[in-house]
Amino acid sequence: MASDNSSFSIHNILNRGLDSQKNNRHSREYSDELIKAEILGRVEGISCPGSTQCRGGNEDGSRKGSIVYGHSRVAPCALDLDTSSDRQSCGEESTGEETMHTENRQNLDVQVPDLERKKRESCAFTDHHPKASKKRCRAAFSHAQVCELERRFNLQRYLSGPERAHLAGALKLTETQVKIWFQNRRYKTKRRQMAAELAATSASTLAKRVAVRVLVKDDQRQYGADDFLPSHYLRLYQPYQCCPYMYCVQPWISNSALNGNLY
DNA sequence: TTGGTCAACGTGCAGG
DNA sequence: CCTGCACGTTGACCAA
Repeated sequence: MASDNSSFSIHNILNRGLDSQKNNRHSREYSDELIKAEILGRVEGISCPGSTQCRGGNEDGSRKGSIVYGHSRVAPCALDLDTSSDRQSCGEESTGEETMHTENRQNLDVQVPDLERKKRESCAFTDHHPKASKKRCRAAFSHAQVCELERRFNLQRYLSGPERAHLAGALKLTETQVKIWFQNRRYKTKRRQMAAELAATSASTLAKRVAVRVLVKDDQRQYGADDFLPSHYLRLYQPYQCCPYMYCVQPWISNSALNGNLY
C-alpha cells in the first residue's frame, strides 16, 4: 500500500533535488538545509533523519514490487557519469539498471559545467594505460539519495534482496551501491556508538579528577574542568551535537518486528 | 598541508 | 561455491 507512495515520493524528490541541485559537491552537502526543508516539506512520505521532522514514513512494503533480485557480481569499473546524482557509478551491475542511468545521463548531462565535467573525466580508467592512470572514483550521492537512504536505514538496518533492488531502482543507484552504503552506514553507526560509550566512560572518570582540580582564588574560579578535558574527548562528542542521525534510537527493531521483515 | 568524511574496495568468516 | 556480512583500508574530495 505504501509501496506506490514510497516509489512516487522518491522519484519526486529526485526530480526536485535535480532542480535545486548545484553542480559542485560543496553546495550539495549539509549546508543547504533550506533546500532540504523545501524538498522534504513538499513531498509526502519522505522525511529526512537530519531534519527536525525526523519521523520516517511507514514501511514501504517494497516486496510488493516484482523486481527480480539478481545475484550478479560487480563488473569492473568503467567510467559512468551520472550527472543527475553527481556521482560516478563504478559498480554497474547487470540488472538492467544501465538503461536507467544512461537515460538519466542523457537528460541531464547538459547541466554539468565544463570544469566539473573535466574533473570527473580525469577520474576515468583509460583503456591504454589502465594501471598508470588507475584512479579510484568516489561517487557522491545526491542529497535526496542520501536522505532516502538514511530514512530507510532508520527503518531497517538490513535490507533483503528485493528490498535492496527496489530501493536501488527508486534511487537510480546500483544494488551494490545500496549494499555498500548500508554496510558502511552500519559500521559507521557502530564506530560512533563505541566512541560515544568510550567518551562517556572516560569523561565520567575524568570528571571525578577534574572536580578536585578546580582552583578557586578570591572567590573566583581560575580554571575549570574544560581546561583539562583533552581535545580528543571533545571531538568524540561533537558529531552527536550536530548529528543528523539518531544513533541511539533504533526504530528498525520495533518496525521490523512489526512488519515481519528481516531482523 | 593536514585532518575529516565517505564511497569503494579488500579480507576473512559464516550460512545455504 | 556463492553470497552477504563485519571490519579495516584506500583514495578522492573538501574545509580549515
